[in-house]
Amino acid sequence: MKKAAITRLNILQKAFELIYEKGYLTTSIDEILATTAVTKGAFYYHFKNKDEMGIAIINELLKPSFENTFLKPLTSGGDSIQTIYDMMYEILMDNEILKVEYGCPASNLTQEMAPWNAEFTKALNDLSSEWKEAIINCIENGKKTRNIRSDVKADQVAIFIMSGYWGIRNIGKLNNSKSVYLVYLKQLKDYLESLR
Amino acid sequence: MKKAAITRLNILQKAFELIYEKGYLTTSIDEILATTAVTKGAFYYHFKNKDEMGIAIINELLKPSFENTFLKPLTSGGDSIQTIYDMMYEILMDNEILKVEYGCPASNLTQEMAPWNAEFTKALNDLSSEWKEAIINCIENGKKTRNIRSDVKADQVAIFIMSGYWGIRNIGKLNNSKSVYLVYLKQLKDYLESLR
DNA sequence: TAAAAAACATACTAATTAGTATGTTTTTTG
DNA sequence: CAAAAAACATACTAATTAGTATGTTTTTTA
Repeated sequence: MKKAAITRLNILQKAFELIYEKGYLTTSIDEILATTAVTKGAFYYHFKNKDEMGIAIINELLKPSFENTFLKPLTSGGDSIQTIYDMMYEILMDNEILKVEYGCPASNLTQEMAPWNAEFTKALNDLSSEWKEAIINCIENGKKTRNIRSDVKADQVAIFIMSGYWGIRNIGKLNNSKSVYLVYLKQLKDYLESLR
Repeated sequence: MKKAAITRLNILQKAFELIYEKGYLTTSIDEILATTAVTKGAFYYHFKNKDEMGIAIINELLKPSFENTFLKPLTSGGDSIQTIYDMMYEILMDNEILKVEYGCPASNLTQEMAPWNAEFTKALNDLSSEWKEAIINCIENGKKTRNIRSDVKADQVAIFIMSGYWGIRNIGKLNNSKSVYLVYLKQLKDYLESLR
């Protein structure tokens, strides 16, 4: 990788960590510069302004990592009910980047930025749509292989599952403990089984 | 009401509106003063600092309104499944204070303030706990009247329902449309019926 | 009704903020 | 290797922030 690309990636990564921990609007550029040992001149060479950096974090960092952990597991084949449950278990319990006390990065940004910048909302909506489509596909697959009832409305279930995920992230943040994740996962399992 | 109490309530109400729309940390005291026509001297007479006002908003405004719309409907008696569904429908579709584009005030504050002030988290956790208990009671009632299966784990279901609510608020914010609420409610209905 | 306390008003401060102006250094290219 | 472009560095600005210092006015109380 070229040196300039390293600088840019370094800014994005450190900025993401700070933003994930304490929010976008309350993470100052000076703070990002301090933890990266990058100067302001370099920062504004790579990004027109703070929001451009924010969008870059979503598209260049969040998106690829999201596709790996949220989407890829859904294409494994096998039993659809189990596949969806496993994906959720991995995301909530095993993922090393996502921390219960910080919630979901995409959810945090949605909450915080919706009133301020429509570009953020649009970029985050893309992620959300991708996930929804992947869940729908997985369910439709399950219907084909007779693991899921044919009368199940895939899009309806997809939205229900996604809302559960985002909500439990919020409850986790409130309780600062993964134990609510386990309670949620148990009920998710029961719910998913009711779709067979 | 005494005049001083009116001033205080006025600050809390206008501050709540601004905070609900654009966040706590990004709502400045000067902005609150501008929309209330209250001066800084008056503000700091009533509140030691900004955070004390924030906590007062939760305890003196959010809590009572929350108890009316989230808790009271759950004690109506009648069919528990229907009672829970009706509460959720009312909150999402009919409530005049809660707006789809702004999300849930309690959820917003949880997301935003968890990294900054544990007092906020504690106060919000109290609301969350109250709701959870009310849902659990409602389910246990349903079990007694044979409307809900005896093997249903009330606390598990309560957390599952709450997470769904918080999540769909987030998705609503992302889509800026109540239509996802209706999709969610349909699936919630199916899910609740599976508990009979 | 006069003294005391409560309630409010104004002008300030020190810190922090995103962003800019104007440089210098490093890398690439012909 | 020299010119040009890319990449970075430093010092600044104007606006905004929470909070304070020091008052005045209004209300309550003895």
